[in-house]
Amino acid sequence: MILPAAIDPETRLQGEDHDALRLWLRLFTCTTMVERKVDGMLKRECGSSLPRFDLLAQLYRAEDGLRMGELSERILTTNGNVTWLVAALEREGLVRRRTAPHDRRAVVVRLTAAGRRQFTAMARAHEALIIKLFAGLTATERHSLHALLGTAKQHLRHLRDTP
Amino acid sequence: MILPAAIDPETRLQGEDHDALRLWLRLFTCTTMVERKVDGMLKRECGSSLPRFDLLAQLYRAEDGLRMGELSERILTTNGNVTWLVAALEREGLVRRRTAPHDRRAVVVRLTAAGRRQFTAMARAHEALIIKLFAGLTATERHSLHALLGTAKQHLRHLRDTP
DNA sequence: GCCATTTACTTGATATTTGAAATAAATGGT
DNA sequence: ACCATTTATTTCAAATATCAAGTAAATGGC
Repeated sequence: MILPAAIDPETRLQGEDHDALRLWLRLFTCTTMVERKVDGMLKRECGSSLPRFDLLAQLYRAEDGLRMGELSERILTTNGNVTWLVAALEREGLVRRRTAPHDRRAVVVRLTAAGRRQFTAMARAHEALIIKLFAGLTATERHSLHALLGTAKQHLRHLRDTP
Repeated sequence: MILPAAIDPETRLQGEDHDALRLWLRLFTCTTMVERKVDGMLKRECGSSLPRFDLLAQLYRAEDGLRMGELSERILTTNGNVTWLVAALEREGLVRRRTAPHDRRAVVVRLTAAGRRQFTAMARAHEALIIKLFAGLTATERHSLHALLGTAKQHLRHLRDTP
């Protein structure tokens, strides 16, 4: 059975393009498709967004809170962006900012009780959606994919640390 | 050899989380890492950006140009964003907008000669970087990864077309 | 203890993205 | 031909993101 060609970023590929290029375009396409679905759901169902959810998720695991710098590393964004996001979430009462114990330059962010509640609700909807979105793969395939991406990620990290 | 745990979006995972969730976080992490490197390079070396490059790439393959709507489908973004991007690229002299032949609502966008030149230069740098970024995988691994993502993508597309 | 440097953030100006509402032009009955 | 509906884009306001300073507080030598 011939599938109709999909119209998306991969459309621009040509016969002679390198392996890695094809791989990258497909990776980008898949991620963007999932990202948009997740972000859309979080907006519609929870009045939040993917960037906010990501930030809350990091804090949820950090009993003692995280510094701004740690947060920006973890959610792969800039310092300025984290300052902005945290300020917004603070206005919404979901997180709280304090000066760090022994370093008056640093700021520690924590989830409030409300933030914890909000996050738990979102996390449930989020997980359900993700499971549905990746249901096209068998558990074995998901494992292989996870492993292969692990190799890719290790190389990327290596490049970052030794440029 | 034990590797130090990486600090990134995956950091928030816990033991009992679902397969699909781990997979998604890793996918997201890898894609974002590559995205930032590529975007950074295009900005530094070419005074452009990844979204601009993506748009130009689509036009490069389309001898007869593309409509705004086709463009937004292909680069997986909103209409409004394409309007904005095309306007910017037009100011820079890289693309040209025309009303479509038989439909005065529609607009056809084409690369200018300058756009074609710009794109070719960027494409060279882009491909070289992508090859480097995915060099941690063997050709076989890149193929498997590509194939697995193909399965995932097919399911995602299926979900989109039949909600 | 003092200064140069580094570190941790915040700010402000811009750039980009999204989503919803507004426009304008085609289309399909009637 | 006329009207309701659909289609193709643009516009506008709000949400995010980036980058380049600017500020304040630690740190390491001397």
